[in-house]
Amino acid sequence: MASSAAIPDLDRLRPPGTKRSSKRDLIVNVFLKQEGHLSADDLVVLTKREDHRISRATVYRSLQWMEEAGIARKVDFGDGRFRFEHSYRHPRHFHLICKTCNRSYEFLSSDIEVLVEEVAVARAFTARQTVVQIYGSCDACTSGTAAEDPVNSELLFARDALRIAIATERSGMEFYGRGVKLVTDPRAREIFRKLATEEVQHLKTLEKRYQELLKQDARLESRPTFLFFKGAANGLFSAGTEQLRRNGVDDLEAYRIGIRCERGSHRFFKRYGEKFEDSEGKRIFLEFAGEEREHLELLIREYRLLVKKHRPQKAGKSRARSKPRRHSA
Amino acid sequence: MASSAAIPDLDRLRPPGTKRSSKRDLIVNVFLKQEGHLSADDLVVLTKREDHRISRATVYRSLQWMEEAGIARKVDFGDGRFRFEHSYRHPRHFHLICKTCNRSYEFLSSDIEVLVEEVAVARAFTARQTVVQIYGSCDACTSGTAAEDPVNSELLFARDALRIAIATERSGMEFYGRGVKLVTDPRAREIFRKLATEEVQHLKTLEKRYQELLKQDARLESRPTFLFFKGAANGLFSAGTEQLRRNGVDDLEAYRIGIRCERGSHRFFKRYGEKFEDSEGKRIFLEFAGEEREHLELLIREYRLLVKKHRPQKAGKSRARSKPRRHSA
DNA sequence: CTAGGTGCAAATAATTTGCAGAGGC
DNA sequence: GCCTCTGCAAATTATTTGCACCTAG
Repeated sequence: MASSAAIPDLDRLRPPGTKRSSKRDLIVNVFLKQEGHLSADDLVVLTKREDHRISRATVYRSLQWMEEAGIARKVDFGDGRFRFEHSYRHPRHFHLICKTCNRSYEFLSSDIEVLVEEVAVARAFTARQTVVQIYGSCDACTSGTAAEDPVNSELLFARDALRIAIATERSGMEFYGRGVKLVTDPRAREIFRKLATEEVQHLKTLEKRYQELLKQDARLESRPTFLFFKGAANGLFSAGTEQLRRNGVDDLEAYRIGIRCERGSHRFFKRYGEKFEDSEGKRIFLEFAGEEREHLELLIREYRLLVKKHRPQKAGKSRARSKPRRHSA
Repeated sequence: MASSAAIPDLDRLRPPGTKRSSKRDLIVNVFLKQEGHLSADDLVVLTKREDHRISRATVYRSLQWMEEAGIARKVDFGDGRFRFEHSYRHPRHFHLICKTCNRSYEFLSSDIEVLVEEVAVARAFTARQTVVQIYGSCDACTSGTAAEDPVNSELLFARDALRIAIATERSGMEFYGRGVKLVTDPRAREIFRKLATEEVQHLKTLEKRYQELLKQDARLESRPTFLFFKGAANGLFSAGTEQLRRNGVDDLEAYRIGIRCERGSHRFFKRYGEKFEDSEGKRIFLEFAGEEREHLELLIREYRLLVKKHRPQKAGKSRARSKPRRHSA
């Protein structure tokens, strides 16, 4: 199962001051043809199969080179030797490591990343890299069923990014749809209507894209979650819609809720989009972040206008809070 | 800074079929006198200082023995050699690892543990152990200030357990206090009053205990958070109190909110309490879990009585939900 | 032509092991 | 006395390095 058998712009990745060589090319290709996490020795064996005159030292040296080039990532599963996994077009992730069959599975959790960041801040620690490894026994080993062969995490990431984007779009649609019925100011109603129809448009585009993604690998749809993000699972606007449902939400409050939702989703998509290497998932996130930002700006503009209209005496930015903030312990 | 210089019941821990030996006793004592994470070589050096005739192999063998005995825990910081940390009366934890000074710092996050469990469930993975390591640069190295010497994590854990318990007690007090004013049924009012005064009593006990803990190590109060648990940071009843504040809460609903809070805190304290080795923190958690359970049972009993009183026609357990449940994606 | 790249064998580094003697129960 | 513990030296494992030769740019 070749995952990303060839790298189109490999020359671009070549670390400065290094030359090309047929041996290393072979080793790199053998590595790229594999999936999952190989030890240096695995790679030696695989390479020797193609050309037995390649020495162990060269494989080690090529592995270092690939790390520098951003093709390979060194991971430590605590068994006394390092493994290497693809890092080109392969999202950062965490690991589930089965001690029975020694297979490892990848996942990513934005929720965990957020908490890790909070811990780092609380401890005044500048985090550069986080390792999360769950050791235990995998489904296949526990239940005795056959293990599914792995699907490229890059695709799974794109799938989950799209699912989140779609859920957000859907909840956004619902939010603005409800907003239209709720707000009283005619201009505000117009704005909400505009945003609602925009969400419908986006939703269609995203769903088409999702269908196209599925064509790349039919197994994609049935695989378990790769990207865990509770907050976005139901769409980032569902909390907002919930708030609209409550009584006593006036136009300004509706705007504020919208602003909060758009800001939250803009931040989420931007932040995660930026973290990743070039990938479909990254593109989805960043495009989405852009859209949310536009909405956000529009909402803020309109909110300010409406504030002025209601109390033209005060031009300053007096921010009204809907709820008092809580302090963390 | 001896952390737990001697282990009272070391004989109890001795793995079966092993004999006592003066050499190993010495190595174990040297290990226990240290704080933090030592490499095998560190321990060799330290041991040779006491008795230079002790060989490297014996130190390695003793380290294995200590692991089996539950005195030492092997940790891998990815630099090609294992470290060992105390595991007797030392809570499981995660690590912040400074790549500049090679010091490491401990923390625990129930929040992260919960998420990790959710990931494991979603992937049908049976988790046995979780490693969370944040690599980067510590406060001392980044800001150039002197590093504080480490405080025993067992004590920090107890401190944070107590702080959480106190916060929960406080919020519980507030909850029942508000409940007394709110409920209309005389018996319900009596129950809420009883619980409110109980919380006040517990609070006093806990605060005394907290003061006693501080006496053990004066630096304890000023150290940063060891145990991160957002949900409990403001007390597990604060969400409930918030709900009481809203209009339209009748007696039954007040009971239901109370039940939800008590159940949540019971679960939290029980679950975390059970996970730990014998320790002050564990005891605090388990005692607390017991108290919450009693309250929980009382509330459930009273709730059922009140339900019967209101609609005596239906005796079955018709569970009313205050809100529809959300589905996760 | 010159700075990499490569193979081989030797070096390193952390940890383990075989073996013969010492010591606990 | 038997079984475990210990020291020493040798073995093991993963990885790196020195050096002479090869090859790309």
